[in-house]
Amino acid sequence: MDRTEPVRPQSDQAELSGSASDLPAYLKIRSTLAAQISAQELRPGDRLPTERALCETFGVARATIRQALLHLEGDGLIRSTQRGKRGWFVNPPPLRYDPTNHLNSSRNAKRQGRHAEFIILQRCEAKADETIRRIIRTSNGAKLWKIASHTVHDGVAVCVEQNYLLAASFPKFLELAYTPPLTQFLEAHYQFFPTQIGFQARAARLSEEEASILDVAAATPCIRIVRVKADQNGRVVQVDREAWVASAIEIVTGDVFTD
Amino acid sequence: MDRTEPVRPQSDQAELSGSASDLPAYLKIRSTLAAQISAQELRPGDRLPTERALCETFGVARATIRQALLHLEGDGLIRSTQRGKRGWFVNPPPLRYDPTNHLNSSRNAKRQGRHAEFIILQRCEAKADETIRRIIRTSNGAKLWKIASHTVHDGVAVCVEQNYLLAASFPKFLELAYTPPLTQFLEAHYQFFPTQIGFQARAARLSEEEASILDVAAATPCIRIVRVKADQNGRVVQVDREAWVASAIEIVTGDVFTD
DNA sequence: TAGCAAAGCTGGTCTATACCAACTTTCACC
DNA sequence: GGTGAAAGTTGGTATAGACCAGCTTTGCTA
Repeated sequence: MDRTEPVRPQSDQAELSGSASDLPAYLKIRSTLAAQISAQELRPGDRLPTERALCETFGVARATIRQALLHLEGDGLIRSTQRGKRGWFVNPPPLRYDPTNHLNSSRNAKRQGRHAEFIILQRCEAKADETIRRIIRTSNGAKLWKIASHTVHDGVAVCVEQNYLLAASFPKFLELAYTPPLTQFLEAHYQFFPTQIGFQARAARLSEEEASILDVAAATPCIRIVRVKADQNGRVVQVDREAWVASAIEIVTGDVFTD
Repeated sequence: MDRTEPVRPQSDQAELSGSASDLPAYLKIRSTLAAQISAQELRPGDRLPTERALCETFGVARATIRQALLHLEGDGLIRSTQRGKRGWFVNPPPLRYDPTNHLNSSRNAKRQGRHAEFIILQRCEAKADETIRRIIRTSNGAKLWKIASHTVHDGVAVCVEQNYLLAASFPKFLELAYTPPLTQFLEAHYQFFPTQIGFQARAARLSEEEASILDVAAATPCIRIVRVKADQNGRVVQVDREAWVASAIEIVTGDVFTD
């Protein structure tokens, strides 16, 4: 994919002069590590040397190493765990995510050779907040069901999610024994075959709470996605709010990129 | 003014306990500044106080202030200029970008009240690199036209772009007097009404060169977009590669978000 | 007054050091 | 052996200081 950065001379753009020698140290270190990753010397799941070890290797202060590592994190190449204090790890390539054809995350992950797992954190009644209310276009008091969950791919948490359902359209939802994924569950119990009528994605950062759930550093880059689904009558009855670790997905439509 | 109030409680997520008091300083500073921006005390285009001034305001070291500012940059709320050394500025809200219905950037910007300008950097013949070749599915030697340009919204550069055209489908392209936007030009001269058959977006960082063109700090977060267009026969004849400053756009389909 | 050099300011980079919490390893003791 | 406390390691946070290039402002000179 894109993970073949500076490394070879880019004959692409108008060759700019000085090349690498006049770059700041942290960008050179970033390039070096990025090259090692793209050359598979460091593979997905591998742990990088400790920051203090990298200081010695590159002969710079720790702040400089951290600057390089934080850039690599933003590049989506590595991630650090928070709770374990265990180190920096190489990311797998991102999951392809098709906004126009994305009604079932589970199948999507499986098709790309990932093992997806869903963990339910909460299932309750909830009031719509400002954002949700504007989308569902409902009165203040409308009753909603809320499902809070997160997604684990191959043992790594990659997404926290809240699903909101218009309670009137899914009677007695809380009384049913629920098993994810949600799409299948709604199909089976309510014969609900939704149409996705809205999709939004933007780059942001994880909140404290989200970061702690996903076990990554606070404010890790993420992609926030909102999906809006309507029933057969065109009524908005479901809104999903997802926060993906930015490095974990790429947004793709069409099949020209799938090789 | 020194009103560093506890901001307002975020009713958005499930209120978590400890609130703000145990957060690291840089995250509290980030919240404070973010609140000032969302309260319009700092408006789009405004310049923030200098880093050294913020040090005094918040009583911390410059490294701590910079950590907060870099997070706000990642949040898409502010940007720093590089060449001017002029400071940090508040961003306008992101432009909505519809991947399923995005054949003309210029009209899209105008509809959202932005003034869009296109600056051509280069127009030449080019060979396909690995990525492009795989998409166009053409032999090594296929001749392509390449247009390198960047987009300026309301005086602020937000996107660098390369368009690749299959030369065989657009004869004598370089001999024509070219005026952007490209879509209109191809319509007018070649009766080319493309179908978008592929779209890809992912979070990344700007290269040195891109950052210098866009006049932002090296490795500023960006969203890389690739669009693939086919002619009436389904033949891939155009590939666009765009790098947007991440804070400048959000990806949206459907009209549920437009109010 | 016009021109221009010097001084000052600004963000970008970097060093060296320090402390912390949470984990892992070590190792003596039962 | 098995247990558990102590020591060590790790990334996260923070300070204080330094230098630079490129811009803006100041203020002197002709």
